[in-house]
Amino acid sequence: MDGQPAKTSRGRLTREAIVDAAAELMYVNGVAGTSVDKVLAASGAGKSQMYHYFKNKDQLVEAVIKRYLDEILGNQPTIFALREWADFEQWTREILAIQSTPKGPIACPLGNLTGELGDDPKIAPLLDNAYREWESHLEKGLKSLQEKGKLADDADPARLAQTAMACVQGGLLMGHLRHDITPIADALKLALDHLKSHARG
Amino acid sequence: MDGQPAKTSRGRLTREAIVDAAAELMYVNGVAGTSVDKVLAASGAGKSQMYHYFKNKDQLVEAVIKRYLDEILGNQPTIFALREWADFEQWTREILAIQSTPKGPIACPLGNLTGELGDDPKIAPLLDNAYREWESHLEKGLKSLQEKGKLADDADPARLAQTAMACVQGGLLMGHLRHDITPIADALKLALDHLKSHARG
DNA sequence: CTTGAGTTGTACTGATCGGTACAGTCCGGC
DNA sequence: GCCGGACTGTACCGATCAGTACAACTCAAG
Repeated sequence: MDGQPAKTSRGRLTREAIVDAAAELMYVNGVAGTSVDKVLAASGAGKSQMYHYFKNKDQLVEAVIKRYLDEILGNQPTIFALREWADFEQWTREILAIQSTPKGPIACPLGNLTGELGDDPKIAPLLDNAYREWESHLEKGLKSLQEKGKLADDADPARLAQTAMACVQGGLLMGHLRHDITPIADALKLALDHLKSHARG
Repeated sequence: MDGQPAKTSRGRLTREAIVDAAAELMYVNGVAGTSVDKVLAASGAGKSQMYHYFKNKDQLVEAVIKRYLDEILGNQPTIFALREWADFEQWTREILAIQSTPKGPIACPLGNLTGELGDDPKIAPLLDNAYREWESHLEKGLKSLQEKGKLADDADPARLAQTAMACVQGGLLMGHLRHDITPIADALKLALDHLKSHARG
């Protein structure tokens, strides 16, 4: 009967608390390892609230993925304004800074779900779209460089962005597992060097 | 009371069937998404058999990880005999060949589990060790090149191997999600070029 | 003050979860 | 043949799973 909305500020708060708790738990324990009951216990909400705002667990996962993407892009402000090569360097510095917390590299929440849900026909497309939006900002920056003649004409911005994303994801995966920033730093440098290897002018 | 062994050929067959089914199911649905009951249904074994050979589900996961590593290395025969730069090229070709199945890129089973279990204190070290063994072969090959003067003296084989692994994992993650070999091919080329950028002689 | 949509608490369902109990069967060595 | 350890089938346990039913509460608008 119910599904998405949240029509009062009180309801919005509840919905947020549920998504918050779910995002945190699913990041640590995975989706299948995070029961609805645990989410509700952690958020202080009741079951009727959860199923008032979400049709089922999958729809909660969907909201969690959106939340992850917002967090990620929010932590990389420069990605929205990539105009020069120096901006790309700044972007990699931002990622490195987020990962240099005392708790050790915190991985990519999207990447964390991808291994588990990469074959789920309902969720995989949502993850793919999230990555594509992420990459689209890199692609846009590369295109603007291309227009200015600072990137080779025969370079493919979408493909370069995809390769950079693969590097970043791999670095985050290994860095998180090993509680070591080195793989992330090296992967970011490699990704950046690869982009810059197509520079012109 | 029970745990590891398998003392008759009949028992070994049963144990193998359980691990087989678990490996397949956990690859597709993740660990938490794969119940012991499903594994037993798929393998045709009974619950008493499972708990005869494995103390609990975690120990089954451990066996599955070992199985994954064996599969992976078995599909990359050249990794055991990396003596020249051409061998590294051959190695990347082997990975690409495995991923070029009609079913589309099949991801890395270890990588698939890492996102889900990267924070599990019991399982994460096992995954880390598996990656380390994988990398150790690359490292060994790089060291032999270094001894021959074909790799810069100041290059760090372990770190280069780690970076290459990050690239490969990222490429497989994105390639699998997108059912596209391109991210894998590009990431492999990038990893290889990075290694070769430290070549000498 | 009343109304009604939005929101919430509590209790419940049937299915499934990981794990155990225990009696039985298989089969090589004596 | 018959003994004993390896193996197997079946039934069961309490806990937890995702999801539902339904009555009660909150609170702004009229």
